[in-house]
Amino acid sequence: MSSSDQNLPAAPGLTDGPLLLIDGHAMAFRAFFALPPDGFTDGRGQSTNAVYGFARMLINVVAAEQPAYVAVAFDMSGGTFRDRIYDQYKGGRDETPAQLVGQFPMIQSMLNAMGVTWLEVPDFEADDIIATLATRTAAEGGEALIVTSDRDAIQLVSERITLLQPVKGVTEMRRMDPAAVEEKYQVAPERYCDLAALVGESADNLPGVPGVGPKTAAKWLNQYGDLTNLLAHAEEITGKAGQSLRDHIADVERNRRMNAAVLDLELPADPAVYALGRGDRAALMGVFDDLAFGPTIRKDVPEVFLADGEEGAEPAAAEELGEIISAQGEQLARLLAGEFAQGAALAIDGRWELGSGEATALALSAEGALAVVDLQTLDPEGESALASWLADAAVPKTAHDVKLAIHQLRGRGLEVAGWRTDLGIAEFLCRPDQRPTDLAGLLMRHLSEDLQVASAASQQELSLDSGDAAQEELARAADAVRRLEPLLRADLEKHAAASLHDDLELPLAMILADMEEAGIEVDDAQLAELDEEREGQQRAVAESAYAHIGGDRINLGSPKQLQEVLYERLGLPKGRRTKTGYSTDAETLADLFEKTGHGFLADLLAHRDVTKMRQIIETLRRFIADDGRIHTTFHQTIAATGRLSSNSPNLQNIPMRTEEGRRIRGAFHASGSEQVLLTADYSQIEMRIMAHLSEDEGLIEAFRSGEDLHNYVASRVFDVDPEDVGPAMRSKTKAVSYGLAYGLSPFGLARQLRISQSEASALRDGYFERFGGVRDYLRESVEAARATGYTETILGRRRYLPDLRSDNRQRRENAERVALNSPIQGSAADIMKLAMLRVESGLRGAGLRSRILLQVHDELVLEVPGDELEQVRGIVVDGMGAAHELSVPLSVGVGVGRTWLEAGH
DNA sequence: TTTCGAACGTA
DNA sequence: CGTACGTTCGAAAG
Repeated sequence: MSSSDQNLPAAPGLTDGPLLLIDGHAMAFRAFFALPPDGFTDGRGQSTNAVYGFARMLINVVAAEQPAYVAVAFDMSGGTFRDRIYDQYKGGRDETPAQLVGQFPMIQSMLNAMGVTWLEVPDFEADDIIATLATRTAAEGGEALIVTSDRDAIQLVSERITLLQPVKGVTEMRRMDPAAVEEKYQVAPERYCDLAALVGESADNLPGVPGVGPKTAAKWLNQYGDLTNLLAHAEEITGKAGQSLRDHIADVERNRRMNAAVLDLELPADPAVYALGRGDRAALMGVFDDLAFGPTIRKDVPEVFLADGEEGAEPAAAEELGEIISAQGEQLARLLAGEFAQGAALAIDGRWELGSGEATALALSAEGALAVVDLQTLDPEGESALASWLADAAVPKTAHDVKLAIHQLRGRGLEVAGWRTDLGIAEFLCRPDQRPTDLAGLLMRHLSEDLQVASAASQQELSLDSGDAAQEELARAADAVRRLEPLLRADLEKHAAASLHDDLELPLAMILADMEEAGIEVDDAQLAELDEEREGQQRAVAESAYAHIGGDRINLGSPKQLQEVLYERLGLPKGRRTKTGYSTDAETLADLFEKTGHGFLADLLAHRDVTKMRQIIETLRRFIADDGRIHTTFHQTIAATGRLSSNSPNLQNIPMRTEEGRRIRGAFHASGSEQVLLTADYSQIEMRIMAHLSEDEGLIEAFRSGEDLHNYVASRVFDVDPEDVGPAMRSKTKAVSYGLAYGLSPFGLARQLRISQSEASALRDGYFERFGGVRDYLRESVEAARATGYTETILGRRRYLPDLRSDNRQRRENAERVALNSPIQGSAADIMKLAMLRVESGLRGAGLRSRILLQVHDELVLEVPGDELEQVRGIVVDGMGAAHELSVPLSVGVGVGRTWLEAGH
């Protein structure tokens, strides 16, 4: 014990606020690695980055969690009892960096000045101190908060003990309560030690049962209750994993002894020892002077640390918010009919997974009222009032992510109408090149600093009678949404994007929600078969590759090892350079093969192909849900041009180019024997937009003529009759056409067509001679963007490109290519989105059951009952064809079939 | 454990 | 040294 008297009298439980427990070693390590060591020094060459990061963490957590008591626990050097049980304990761990070692005493003197008690006990770890204090507090009826990155603390989580795990740096924390632990590990917190004993802990150098991961371990524990009972029945467990368990029982038992926290250390019991408010401002400033800390952190030290009791200045603009109402029944009905009758900002809690997830709590914020509804205990009166309020289209609602809100509430059986603003979409339309922002990020960006301080202060005053921290947080989120909405609406006006939000993106979000919920059916058995077929092929081609290089079994997937073999061992001529060495991409390998004919290269390329295919197949299989369908997620706020993106899994990059790859599309099919898939795609939409925007008469005529576009253009460029255009002419012309839309350079064109740069220049010049309107448009559009600062699509979607005026040539030219491409790609995206609205309303208006399943940039995939086919074909062709009037017609191709492959073109 | 770059699938 | 994405892997950071 270092800082406190052992013999204090026992005292009542800690009831005035939670006890905050911090693992000093773990957090100092994190702080050390999160901040650059040379960015923080005390002027004498001693690093202070860990001290600074630790202080920031402590200040933030105290401000956010408002604990009444704090203790920081440290490990002591010289080992612990655990080292005597297992001599490899924590073996293989890197030494503590020298620059960090010296910072521990600095952290401890800082804590002394702050009046924060810190503890260390010989022979025990910080974990044990924390475990003892946390469980004791909980037993006495108090609450504890633990801050550590050490997973051993998970076992302590309970109704009264919450774990805050740093997720990024030292200030972003993940809140782990019993539900969160169960969600993440599939076992209750008290079973976590059992799970860890089976799986092992690499950070502590404790090996687990080989072949047993968290999934298997959780399955066993849920089947047998706990580890003791599982080991008693080890003989019953079948399969490889069962045998492995029997072979490693001794390890498991050792692990279990090692990872059990010690709960009975002798530590001071008097709450006064841990109470905040004993700091000395002068001493602390002295310590900060010594550390050469700047003014920011001094200003941020909460008064609650300090003993001198000076009142901090009241924030001037603090808005009076009143309390958070936890509303049910009659009270909820009254609020909905009163304070919330004119609309509200919504925030929703609860995980969402299709089929299983649902909203568990809903917070509503309007001027003058802030309420939280527990959706798990909602009574019938509250339920019906809420359901009709949500479904009332005349009551405007706002959320940070409307599509997610729709899913969450739908999972709970609630439908919403009357969405007014999606903050995420609004933010994206105004700043499409910014990364998508969470609520905290939006607050940072949109509230002035004064207002943020006021907001933080007033939010600290908010509290819920029940004291439920998660619900309080939710209420604050709803309140943040409410404050942000007018600011983002103003922003939408400023960026001329209100109509894009209201009439395009927000209605589209509803459609995307339906598409995601629908999913697309996939034949798992067929994918399994495809995968198996390739397994042998993959092995054979790998063996053959190894044979070509003397049998050395290198990792064919490692560019580094490949470089060594290709360019060192085999001495092949080096090609293109990458940042980290020489390229081994397919193009380079193919060139090399042409030059040398080395069999290894052909095998390697074949291995790449088959590996990639298997990878895609296996990824898809993992995403097949219980309903036999894959439910991707579409994002509206990722691609700066306005395209959608798709992930989990990405269904916008399913192979199409090769025969082998296309077979994967054959596994996607309509469900039931009476339905078919219908695909509809725009043909050459980007070139049509180019024709429209450039008003080039030749290009417009090319589309009006109805001839093959590239053939027609080639005949003009090369000045020959259309029937005399050869395949080489056509493909060169096609490359130039598409290159133009991407901001082509003679260099890039030359490389792609494998011609000389001067030939490429000549080709482009010839093109521009015949299609001068295109040249003028491209030149003018970049200049216009340089003048205004942004490019624009046909619907007025903007993309800001400050780099167009950069002095750095590389950056400027990059921005110029983006400026050439964005209006074209973005306008195509706009048109497709308009088409989706038309198609959806056409289907609904006709009362059809057909539905849109996927969008792949210029293609829609629909699932159609056979008897609706002709009607749907008409709706889709019309809807897409008439989505937006251009000076050339929009041409739509349609295919129908049982599978995506058959329906494709 | 988390992040980065290379590679490669789509439009 | 053409645009826009997402996923995977291995290697290198932390």
